[in-house]
Amino acid sequence: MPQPPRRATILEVAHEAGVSKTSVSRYYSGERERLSETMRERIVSAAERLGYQPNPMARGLKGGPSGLVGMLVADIRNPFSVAIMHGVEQACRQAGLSLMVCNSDNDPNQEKAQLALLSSYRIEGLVVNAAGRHSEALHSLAQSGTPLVLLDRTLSDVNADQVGLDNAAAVDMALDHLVERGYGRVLFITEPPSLASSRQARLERFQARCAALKLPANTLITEVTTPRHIEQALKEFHRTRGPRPAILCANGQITQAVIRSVKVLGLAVGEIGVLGIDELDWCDLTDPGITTLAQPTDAIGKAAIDCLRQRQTGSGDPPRSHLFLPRLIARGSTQPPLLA
Amino acid sequence: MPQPPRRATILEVAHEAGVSKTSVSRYYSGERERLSETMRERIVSAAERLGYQPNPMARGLKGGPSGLVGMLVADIRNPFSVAIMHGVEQACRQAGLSLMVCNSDNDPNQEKAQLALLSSYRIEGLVVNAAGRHSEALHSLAQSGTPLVLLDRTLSDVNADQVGLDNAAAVDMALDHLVERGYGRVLFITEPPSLASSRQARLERFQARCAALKLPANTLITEVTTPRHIEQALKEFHRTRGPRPAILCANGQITQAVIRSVKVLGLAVGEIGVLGIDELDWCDLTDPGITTLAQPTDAIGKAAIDCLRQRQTGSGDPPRSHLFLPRLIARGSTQPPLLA
DNA sequence: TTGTATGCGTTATCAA
DNA sequence: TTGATAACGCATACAA
Repeated sequence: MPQPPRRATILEVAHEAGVSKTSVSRYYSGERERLSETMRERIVSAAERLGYQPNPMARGLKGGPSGLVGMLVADIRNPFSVAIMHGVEQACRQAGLSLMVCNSDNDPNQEKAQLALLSSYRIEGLVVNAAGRHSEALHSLAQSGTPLVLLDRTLSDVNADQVGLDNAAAVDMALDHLVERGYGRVLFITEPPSLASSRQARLERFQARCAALKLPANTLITEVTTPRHIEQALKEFHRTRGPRPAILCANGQITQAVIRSVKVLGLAVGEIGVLGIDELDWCDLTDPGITTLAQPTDAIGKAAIDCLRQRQTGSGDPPRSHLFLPRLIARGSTQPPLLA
Repeated sequence: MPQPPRRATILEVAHEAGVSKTSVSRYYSGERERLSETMRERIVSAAERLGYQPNPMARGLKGGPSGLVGMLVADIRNPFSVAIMHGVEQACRQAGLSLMVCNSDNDPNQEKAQLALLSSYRIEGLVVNAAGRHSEALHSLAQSGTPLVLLDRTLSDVNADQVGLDNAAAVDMALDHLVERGYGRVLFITEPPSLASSRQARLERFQARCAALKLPANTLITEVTTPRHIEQALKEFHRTRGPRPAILCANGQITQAVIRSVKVLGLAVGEIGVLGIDELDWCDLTDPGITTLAQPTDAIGKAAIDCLRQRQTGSGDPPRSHLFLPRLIARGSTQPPLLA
């Protein structure tokens, strides 16, 4: 049995190189400038020989920078979350940071545990993409000095930056597009708007904007896990007499559920308009394609990391909000009326 | 400015409770049994008051169990990877383990860095879902005693368990289904089969099985990023005279690319059969739906964690292989021939 | 049952 | 420019 070959320690490297461990430490702590040429060479070669790599545990214990960024995701199976995550990752790579991702799977207990885990690993910043109401944990984390970035969510009374979609502008773009394509009444379908989340913002803007445009508006608040509700609402909405109808889906999950229900009911997409917030892999594969508002996920991820890095240096600034505009991708699900 | 309130240490708790830090340590190290009733009470209440939580860094430094499992993913945007990850996560939760996920985004350098990061955090096991050929790093990790589980991939000469799809059975099921539905020739489309990966297994079985069945077989090896190749191959395959044609897609990414190309070319899905390995969110939303072989992702994830835990105790056993059968979900893309 | 003392690998403080 | 030494927070062998 090959006994576990311990990883080389800084002491062993120092010994091998014939120098003190302090010097080796300096070499790896970004103080190479202060070392003589010979010293550097001896250290590199010794480290090379022993395959030395600094132990982040010991580093973290001392309180130095960890180079670690945490990300908390509420639902890893949501493609939008994954897209954002990808953006965050790219940004981290460019910044020379490591990213540690935890998924809470929408379980508050799990979320709390993950938060504890991340914070205990001395992360230098946390990107939160979770809808839960774990305010306490986040608060304490923020107060402990960890830079915080909230995605798609605002949290009052906490020193955290916020990055996400300009929900008001997005809803406006959606409604303008629907009107332009000749739809005369709109049903907005959303998951339950939790406190202070972007769902709330979208819903409110929808209602306000429809009122302003004098556009007949309906709203359905439902879970995606209960397709019955959606089918029921669609049936009623479709049956009702009135101008040309369209559905506005508050996010990708809803879009998927709606398309499924529309299929079940045998309704004709396009005739009944469908517009979804969030672009999905398959929006161009259905027949007709689904019109969407695509969020600039890479830019959002990058902005999140930028926020964290700014906080690390000048931390006194008040919380900021970075809002991004979506891009409209028009497809067959919102077609002009047929000239009959 | 509210100065960062350091996290409470074990020493402070001991002080607050009027006991020694050893006792507090015992309390949190699973030796509560050995403490007196009074002792326990004092410790809990003190810890409660100070909001104490053990510092895993310091713990890890000492060499104790970390309760951490790492997972290395090659492409987080692959829905199949996410599905597996979800299964792994559930299993971790049940086992009381924490999961730390790293995505290499198919970048070998990144992959190497992630591996170093994970190993340095004293993970108790690593689940690898990456196609790269970072054998050296994995080898050294395995030899250092860290239990390893390979997903969808075998690696010779390394002490690692393997969990994944029974590729041979899957290909057999696919071909049997296609034949049964009246298809007489098959085009297999796959990404480049890297060494020892499951792609290789599927490809080989496809060719062997088609030969055995005397089924006319074609093969296209392509990247999903170059749809031209797929379109070209589809056009040719469709144009060629012969029995009823079908496409077998080696994985979800290929399925998506194929459906897209089929649409571009204006071919009729179903008339030209399409069967994909891996179930996708939207397979029932296209018209017609896509027939797939769904992998039991939750079971696979659970098996991976089971392997790790077994290794932790009895480590002497030879590497094992856990293979799972897929479930066929028949949809319109593989329909019986029309009676004309 | 409880406490004391030492070491884990690193960085920071100080002295040389 | 370099090196000795004391923390960091915790677990553990050992003593009481």
